[in-house]
Amino acid sequence: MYIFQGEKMKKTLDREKTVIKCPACFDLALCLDCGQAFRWEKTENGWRGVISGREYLLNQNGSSLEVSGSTDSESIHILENYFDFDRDYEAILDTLNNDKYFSKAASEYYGIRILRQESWEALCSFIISQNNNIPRIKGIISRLCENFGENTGNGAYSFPSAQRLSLLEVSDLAPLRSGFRAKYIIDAARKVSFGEVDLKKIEKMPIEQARQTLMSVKGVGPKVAECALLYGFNRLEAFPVDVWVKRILKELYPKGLPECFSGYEGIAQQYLFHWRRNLDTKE
DNA sequence: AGCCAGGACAAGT
DNA sequence: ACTTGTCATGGC
Repeated sequence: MYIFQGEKMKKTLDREKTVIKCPACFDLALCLDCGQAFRWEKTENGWRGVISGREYLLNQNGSSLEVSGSTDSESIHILENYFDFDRDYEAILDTLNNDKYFSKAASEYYGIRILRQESWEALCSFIISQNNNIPRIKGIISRLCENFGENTGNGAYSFPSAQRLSLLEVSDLAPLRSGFRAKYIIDAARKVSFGEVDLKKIEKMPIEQARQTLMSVKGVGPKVAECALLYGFNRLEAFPVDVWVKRILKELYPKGLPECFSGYEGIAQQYLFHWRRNLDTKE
């Protein structure tokens, strides 16, 4: 987790505060803590995190999003894009709600949006996620950033670039305690850094070709590729199937997904994932 | 203490 | 084309 430097940092983050108007269907805490991003930390002053090397401290107050830390216009633009504020989730949920199970999940967890995370961070994070649990995933990623990211100046760290990680050896990642995943992280960093896997090109590829390209990375199978596409490339039709979603499919949709999910399977997946996971685990 | 985790891979059918 | 054992680590 982040290391804070007391009052000095607090003043830096509080110096300027900007308020953004939120769209309908936006719950900050749910967005940041529903299993799609692993790096946001809830503190007594709000949700703290880093996007594109910029540090943010966020608080939601009804339809207002209070932002401190990075508050220049470019940083605000980055934040609005991160939350995909321009997308009309009300309209999408109207359609998805035709399914009764989704409707139930959305009634309990209204306000989840699919974040537009940076593609490299999403890919790398979900490589780490495989056969792993969320608390430990967060710890490994936190150590990855502390060891190889850049300090924002306040004790928070950026997500290390593929270029930076490509220069390391597997043994350099020992402090992460990521187990067998270390070699996958290095392979991904090298393929991305050397352009063998071109993330910019993947953005424009047909989804099936994008899947195949991502899976050319060691340690990236169907599930991790699907997560990268959904969370890192905003492919809302991507549908990651983990053990929880597998249970959902078996218990609720033995004959397949309903037609009303078409095009937004990933959003449906996120609501159902979070809902199903919280039936067994209490936060 | 033992099972499980936002899986992938290789080896074996 | 399907099944099974293995892989590190640690949360619960």
